[in-house]
Amino acid sequence: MSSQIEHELAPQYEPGSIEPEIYARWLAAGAFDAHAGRSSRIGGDRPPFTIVIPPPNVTAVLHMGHGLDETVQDVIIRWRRMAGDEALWVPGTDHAGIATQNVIEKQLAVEGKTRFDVGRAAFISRTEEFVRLTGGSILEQLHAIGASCDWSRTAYTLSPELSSAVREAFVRLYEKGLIYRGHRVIHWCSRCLTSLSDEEAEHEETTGTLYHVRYPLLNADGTVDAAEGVTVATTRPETMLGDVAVAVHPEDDRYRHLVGRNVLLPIANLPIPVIADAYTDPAFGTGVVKITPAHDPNDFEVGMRHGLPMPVIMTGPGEMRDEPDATPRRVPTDLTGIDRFEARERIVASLGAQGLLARRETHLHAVRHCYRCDTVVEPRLSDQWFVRTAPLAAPALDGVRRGDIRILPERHHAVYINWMENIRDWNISRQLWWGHRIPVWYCDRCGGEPLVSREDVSACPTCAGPVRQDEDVLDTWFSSWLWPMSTLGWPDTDSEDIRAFYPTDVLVSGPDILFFWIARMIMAGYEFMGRRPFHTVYLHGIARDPSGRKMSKSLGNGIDPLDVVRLFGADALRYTVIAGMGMGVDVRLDPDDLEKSFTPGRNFATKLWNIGRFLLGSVGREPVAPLATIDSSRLTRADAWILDRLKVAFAECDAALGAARPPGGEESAWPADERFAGLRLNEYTETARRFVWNELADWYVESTKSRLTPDAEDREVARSVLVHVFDAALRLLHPVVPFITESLWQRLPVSGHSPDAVLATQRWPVRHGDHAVRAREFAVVQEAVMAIRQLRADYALPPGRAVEV
RNA sequence: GGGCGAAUAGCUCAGCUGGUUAGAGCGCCUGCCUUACACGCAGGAUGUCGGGGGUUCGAAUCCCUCUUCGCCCACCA
Repeated sequence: MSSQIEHELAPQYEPGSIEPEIYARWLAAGAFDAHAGRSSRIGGDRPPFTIVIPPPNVTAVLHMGHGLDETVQDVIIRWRRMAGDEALWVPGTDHAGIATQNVIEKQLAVEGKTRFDVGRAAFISRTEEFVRLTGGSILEQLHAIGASCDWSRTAYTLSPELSSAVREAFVRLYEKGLIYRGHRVIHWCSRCLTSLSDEEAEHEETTGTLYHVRYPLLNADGTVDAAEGVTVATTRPETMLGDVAVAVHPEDDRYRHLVGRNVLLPIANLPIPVIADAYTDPAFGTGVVKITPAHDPNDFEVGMRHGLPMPVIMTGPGEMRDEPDATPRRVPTDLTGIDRFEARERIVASLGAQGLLARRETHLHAVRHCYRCDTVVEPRLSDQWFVRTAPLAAPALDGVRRGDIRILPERHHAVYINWMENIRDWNISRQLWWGHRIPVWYCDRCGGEPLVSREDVSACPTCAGPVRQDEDVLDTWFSSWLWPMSTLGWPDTDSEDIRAFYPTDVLVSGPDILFFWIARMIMAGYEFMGRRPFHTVYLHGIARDPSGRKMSKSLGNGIDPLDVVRLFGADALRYTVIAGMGMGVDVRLDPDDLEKSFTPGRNFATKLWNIGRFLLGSVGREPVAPLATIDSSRLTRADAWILDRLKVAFAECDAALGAARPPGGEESAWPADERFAGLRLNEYTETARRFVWNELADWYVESTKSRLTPDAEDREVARSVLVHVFDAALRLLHPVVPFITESLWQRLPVSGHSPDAVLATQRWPVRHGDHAVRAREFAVVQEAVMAIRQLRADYALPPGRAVEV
């Protein structure tokens, strides 16, 4: 008897020795390989189901954010794979323009150099080398958490293929008039030395100072009118060197008489006019605004309306300086070359000394910062490339509004709509070196229109003279917005993959890149493919520490998923985050107490392992008879009950997961009742847990023990039911805890498995006969048992002692 | 300034379209090393579902309002 319960399974789940082996087995079995030919879109017999990974930065190191994001995707893709879809999960990385360039620049800084010291070509090859050596290691790390990506399709935004997609997109938009060169005020990072898009310049509440500065009135002869003047309020006094006017509201009686006269711009000592413009709010401050067209987007508009000059008085790195050909000169010698913040102090001091500083007050306002280096962004007039977004936004807006694309959880739907309705043109040029060079060439000899080309241009087609390529590179997001198409072969719309797998299905991400990436992918999908890129956007929560702070490298409160895998296994990590995360809700984990944080997953993994250990030991190695061959009259009440519970569990799991795609077919929108339903992964997981633990283990296994002894009468029936139910349970749980389920499933005593069969590609459980009636009989037994247990506990009877009932 | 979300057991959270004694995990209490599992088993305690008002036969669930947190967006100098 004891030999029967002997087994080779360790008493505790040992992930370290099991998981790598299982992962290798999946790879060897080709379990994650998607085959275009099997897609029903091109004649196959399986509905395709595709997820593209949000490509991590190529230099990234795995953190909990990835752990969470990738686990969600893996659960979904494994579910669909088992449901019989041709499931494809496309992996890849993003070259991450600014982020990666910053990494290399930091390396150079250690050597006391800047990128300008080494030069563009050397800088790029150095970066490429760095990426070659370290890039993609994050994808390797994903193996450890069980990610079932099709690695043969690994993509990279800077690969030759995706680079040509980027050029194609640029040229097409240019030819349609949707990309243009714009001269306007953009956000400028004086540390990264590049322009930024609106999204990349993040607002940050800051307590600053509002300075009230007096600009004396000038008489017609240029002398100062001692009696009068105007006072302007500014938070950035240093920009006054670029002032070309002061504006008052046209209907403001206080200042009406001053319009047309000049005031004296202090420090620069220049006369500037008083103009009337409705932009001015008479109620704010003094009702007088200084106009600095080159360093403020609103002032730029005013400047355009009034035909004012637009002097730039600050350099790229943020030092005060006139442009070389500037007339008149505005930056005094003693301020030239001085950093903008230092200049601010000096100007304020000087104004104070001259009695021109009327007042200073603390002022709470939102200052934009560079999203990559947190430097205060400077509005700056420059020439940049822009995407005209309004025409792209229209279909993207309509698509989401009508349910062509649903956004989960529901509350993000409105956020998307609001953003898309107020979208502004997208600055796509960056003054960086790492990225896709803008495919535009200029001929300085004949100076004609810029040449925008898919192919490199080596000579001017008009005058055969030399050409030079635009120095700038494209915003990193200009390549990632094509990701669902470019990874499948676009612009070749005849490619097998794009026909088989586009549109993709679910896009999983954190809400932080809804605008950066998701909204733009939607625009690109409709623009370039004429169809949605996916039908579902699933936005999950983010990882926070116990005090609610977002986990981040800089705060040092992050968790390395690989530590968790090492300690408790990938399944414990996966179970914990999936079970503990309501849709769109942040998950709290304690980096200082991993054991506590991952207890739910660890406990569940161990429990499942032990159920398997007991079950495999008791049923033995002899293959069981398939349940279908057992006459239903031989089933006990307990058998009927567990089969009924299994059926209910399937139904509840299916309901929680919902429809995998819009039910109306390829081009259909989501019907209202399914619009915001489905993908409730935590409910699915909880249902599966309850079934396996509270029903299968606590009741069925316990009540079946006596039937499993070697000489028990209906041992064969019990073995069949047990193996059948456990097999189904392993399938049900596999998407969440793939390693343990695979490991146990491999050992099930069933005949007919091919030697290389893996659970990962088995079918999601199918429904069975109706056992509800007899199941109710067992429920009566349960009631009785629970009543007895309660009595035992109440009277403190030891479990060993028999009780007469 | 605009928009959104959250407030449910000691902690972290589920409670979908209002309807039997409000749930889970962790923690806590009692008893169990019952040879699958003490990372476990059995039993148990703990909630005027943020405050106030309303709709309804009936509300944690719908409406209004207040309070406290949090998030997103934003060209008021």
